[in-house]
Amino acid sequence: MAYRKTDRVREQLEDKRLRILSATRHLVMEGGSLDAPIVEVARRASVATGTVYRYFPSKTDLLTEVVRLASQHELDVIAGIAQSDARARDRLDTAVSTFVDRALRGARLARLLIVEPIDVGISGARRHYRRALALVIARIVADGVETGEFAQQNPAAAAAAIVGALMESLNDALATESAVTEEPSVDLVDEMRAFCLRAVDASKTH
Amino acid sequence: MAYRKTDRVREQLEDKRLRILSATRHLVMEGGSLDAPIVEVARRASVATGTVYRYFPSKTDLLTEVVRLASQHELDVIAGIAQSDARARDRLDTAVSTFVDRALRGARLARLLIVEPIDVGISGARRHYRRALALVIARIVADGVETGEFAQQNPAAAAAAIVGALMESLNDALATESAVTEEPSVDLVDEMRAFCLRAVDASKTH
Amino acid sequence: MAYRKTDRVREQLEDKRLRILSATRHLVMEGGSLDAPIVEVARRASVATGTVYRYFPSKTDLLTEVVRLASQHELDVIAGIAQSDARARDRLDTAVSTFVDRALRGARLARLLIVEPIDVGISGARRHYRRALALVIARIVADGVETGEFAQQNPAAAAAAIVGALMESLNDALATESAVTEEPSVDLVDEMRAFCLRAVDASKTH
Amino acid sequence: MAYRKTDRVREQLEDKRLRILSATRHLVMEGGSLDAPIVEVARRASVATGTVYRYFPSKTDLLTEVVRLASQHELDVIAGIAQSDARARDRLDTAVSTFVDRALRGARLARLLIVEPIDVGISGARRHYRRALALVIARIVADGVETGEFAQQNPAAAAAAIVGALMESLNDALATESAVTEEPSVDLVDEMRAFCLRAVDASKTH
DNA sequence: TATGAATGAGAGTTCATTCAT
DNA sequence: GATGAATGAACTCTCATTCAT
Repeated sequence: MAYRKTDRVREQLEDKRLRILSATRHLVMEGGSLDAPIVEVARRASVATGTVYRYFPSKTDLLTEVVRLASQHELDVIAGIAQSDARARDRLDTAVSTFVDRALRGARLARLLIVEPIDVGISGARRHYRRALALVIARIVADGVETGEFAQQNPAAAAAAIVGALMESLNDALATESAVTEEPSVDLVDEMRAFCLRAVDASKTH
Repeated sequence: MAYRKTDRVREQLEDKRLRILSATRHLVMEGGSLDAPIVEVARRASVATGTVYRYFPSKTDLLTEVVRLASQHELDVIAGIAQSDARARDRLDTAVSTFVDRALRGARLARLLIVEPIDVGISGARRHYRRALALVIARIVADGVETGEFAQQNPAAAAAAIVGALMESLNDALATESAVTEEPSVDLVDEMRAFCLRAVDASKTH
Repeated sequence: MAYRKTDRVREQLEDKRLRILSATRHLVMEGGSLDAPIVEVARRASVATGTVYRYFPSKTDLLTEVVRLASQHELDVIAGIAQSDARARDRLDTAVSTFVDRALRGARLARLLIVEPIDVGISGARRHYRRALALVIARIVADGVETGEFAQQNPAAAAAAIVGALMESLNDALATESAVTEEPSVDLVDEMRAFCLRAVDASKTH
Repeated sequence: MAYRKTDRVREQLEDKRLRILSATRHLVMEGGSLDAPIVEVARRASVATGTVYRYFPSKTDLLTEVVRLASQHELDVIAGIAQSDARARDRLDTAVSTFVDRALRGARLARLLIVEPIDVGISGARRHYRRALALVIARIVADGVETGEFAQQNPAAAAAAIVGALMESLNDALATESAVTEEPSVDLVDEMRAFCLRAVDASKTH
């Protein structure tokens, strides 16, 4: 009996936490900026304003967590690709096309992570995401350099540049509201693939 | 007499406008965020708060103009390089190294345009800057593709990716406060030059 | 014309400042504690909440000023007595009886300065008042010791004790709401006069 | 069996009540103000917040009880002195020096009862303490007046004044943080003894 | 009886914008 | 055209108290 009660309580707590996160995410997407009044977050999540502060020490922490969660999923996907046994060239190819494709499909959420204006306190979370992404890419580049598939280069620098290239391209594509509804552009995906492969000089494997 | 007075009035007007812009730019640089209280802007510019609204319809417009002006200067420099008679490869090389070098040297201002968190209303101005920069780069890429120096590619897409790559690399470099005071990193400049030249496949000219 | 306008503006400003102070004083007296919501202060003073902050940097500053103004007046009266040419014994006698008498007559205001619970930020202002009062009394005591009217003693310590004795006696007298409306007690005044004169051993002058 | 259980329950209850009071006292001393968040009190006492409300109807009641208990102890000591068989003069002398000395030694707790800013609801408890102290002193003064050791005077009024004198002197002494750590000032004790003895005109016994 | 998560009113403060002078 | 005092809605965050479990 007792543990059931505990379980139920735990579920409700988790539920509330999730509802707050969800409400924030939706508000942020609607509002078009990585910000939302706590009072409105609470209203949407059907909790009192004080309750929000039981789960998140401050507004900044709440928004940071929203960014973190959204980022982590994308990151996991790309990291999975990076760890495969394939050749570096193919891994980079797949990683880039997957990332761009997913961003274009889940446009509104991607916007949060990539494009939208951002509050000072949260910018760290976004930077962290970009760096984590760059780290994954850098692994692939380093492998490629080692196997001779890619040209000699600083993998960390190249990875950062690739991330930037992807983000900026998506930035353009996502900036128009139309992008949210329409089909992703095949051209953009292909252009990015080719750009990134050339940038690391993947031609060496021919 | 009359026109003189008119002229003087016009000068004073222009003077006030410039003082407001200058005050804003300084405040923004000091504050480290693309924002500044209008009351403080007015105080620094030695005008009344209401006067700020005679020259700029809203705070957002004022900040947008600050970004626009700061961007335009950088843009002019790069555009000058793009319009020279040199080969596309050399122009791209010079443009990239100049841009990165200038950003690293004028770190605090570059930060405004590239790195810092940004208010919703102003993000458009920054995006405009990036696009204008991409347009200039696209011209070089298009020339290179035409002359056969570069691989076949969509110049607009490549240019956007290059701009993103530059921004992200600078982002990392400028994120640390040290960057503001220290000498620019030669390594970063060289890495970026090599990355961008590879990305357009400038090897064809060898 | 211009100076008239300036004058009128200045008058209105002063007026508003006074209205804010007055509203605060009344709220504090009604509320029975040295505190008042800024929103309510503003409402009573017929100004916007933000306007209060134009005149006082913070709520604490506002309340401190209320205490300071109320204190200063009482202080001036006692200081005037202390500076007269009379013998120390007579000056102390007059100072004590005047202070107690005034406090009992202006009971509600005296309460602010002496009795009522107090916020942390404002307690400094009250302490300052008590110390200033003690300084004035100490002057009299020192004179009396010098002329041999009073016993040898530390004037500062004696003055602090006298101030405490007065405050505590008033505390009792003012603590009951009845005191606010009724006539001041002649007995209390006389008791305090006698107590204080004995305490400095004014008997020496006989 | 049954009564044992009842006893144990009663002990636990009492234990909880004491733990809550103790936790509050410690928090108050640490915090330096006669206030403490109920949530924190509960945490320190290892009970739930709701439990605090089983033992004390409100926060004010809890804090009042803390003040009452702390006061009572001091009061008992002074009352013990007042009830001795010694002459009034000696009892007053001992009472005053004991009170001041104890306050200076147990500075942090004394501060609570004498000096610190106070919430509206609790001020009654402090006033009660002062009055009880005055009552004890008044007994001594009345005795002294009766035996002719002291001058004719209203014992209640004199006692209140003495309490005020003591409090104010301590107020000054305790207001500085240094007082908490340093040795008590012998001078202050002596000055207060002399002041109070003069004030009741204890010279008559010579 | 004990729990402690939830409540929600209320706090002080800021600042873009307006408009009477 | 210039002034700058005034506006007041909006913000985040706190915490005494309640009550379902």
